[in-house]
Amino acid sequence: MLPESKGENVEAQDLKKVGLKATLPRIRILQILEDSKEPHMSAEDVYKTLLDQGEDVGLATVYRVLTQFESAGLVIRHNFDSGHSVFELDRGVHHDNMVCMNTGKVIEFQNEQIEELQKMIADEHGYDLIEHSLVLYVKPK
Amino acid sequence: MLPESKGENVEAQDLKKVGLKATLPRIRILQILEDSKEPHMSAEDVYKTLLDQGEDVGLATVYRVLTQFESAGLVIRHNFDSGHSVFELDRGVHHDNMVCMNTGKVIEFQNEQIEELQKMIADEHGYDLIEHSLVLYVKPK
DNA sequence: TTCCTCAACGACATTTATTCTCATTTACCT
DNA sequence: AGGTAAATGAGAATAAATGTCGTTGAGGAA
Repeated sequence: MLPESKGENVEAQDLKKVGLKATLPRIRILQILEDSKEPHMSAEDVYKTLLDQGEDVGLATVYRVLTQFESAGLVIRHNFDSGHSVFELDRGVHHDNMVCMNTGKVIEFQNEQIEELQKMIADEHGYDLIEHSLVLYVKPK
Repeated sequence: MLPESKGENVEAQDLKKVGLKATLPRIRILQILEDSKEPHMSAEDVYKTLLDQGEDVGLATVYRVLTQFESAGLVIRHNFDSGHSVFELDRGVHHDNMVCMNTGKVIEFQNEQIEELQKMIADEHGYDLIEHSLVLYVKPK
């Protein structure tokens, strides 16, 4: 017997923690993001995965849920250069991304020095840094 | 008599320099970008300006021309968080952008140290840095 | 556990940004 | 000036995302 066969699974608890009702579409979408091999998925990607799993969930719901997840801080939305949004589960560890222009591969990295410089620059102009987006577009040597 | 009434104007020369025929839509669009008060314009912005000037240019042409300008290196396309592209005349001096989340104001800045760190990071992962996008989202102190 | 209510949902229409198609026009090389 | 391929305008088509609305279901109340 699976632990989730009765009672609440982890995803349901996570959803309630951020003030969202634990509905089936939300639970499934959260699981898909957790289990995804690629760290970034588009709404279409999530939708196709749901269909593959035999779930009957509308595309509009996928968009709605992902936007709610973003507001709730569960996922981060990225607008790379592709013209559409991709979503990444927020695992709490901040990082920036490097995209290989040949393969499309996304590599995550962290650099505290850059983070500090950014805060400094905002400060010099009389602003507080709320967030930032840094993407490096690279090619193999 | 305006200097451009006969012969070629500066814009026509600039276009030919990058291998584009000096057509009227291209010349006008280039002028609009040069004269623009705001550094970043969307395709719609450019289109409306053309209409205001009484030019008979289609929206499809504006998109085509801006994309050609990007390929030719005349303009830089940005995908901020707005869901649509904005274009900026490439004046040859690289800079990154800071967007005020309250007013929408865009402030340009340069930081050589960040540039160097980026190259270093790409290098450490076995890549060459081709380009990058850094946007700071800020609020007034 | 069953009932009730409002939030959430699925289906699909709609909007917005952008690209495509194709007949017509135009830049520019003789 | 004339020929030709490239560029254009108009509007259809597409893709991403959001809005509408009647139906469903999660979870607190009884």
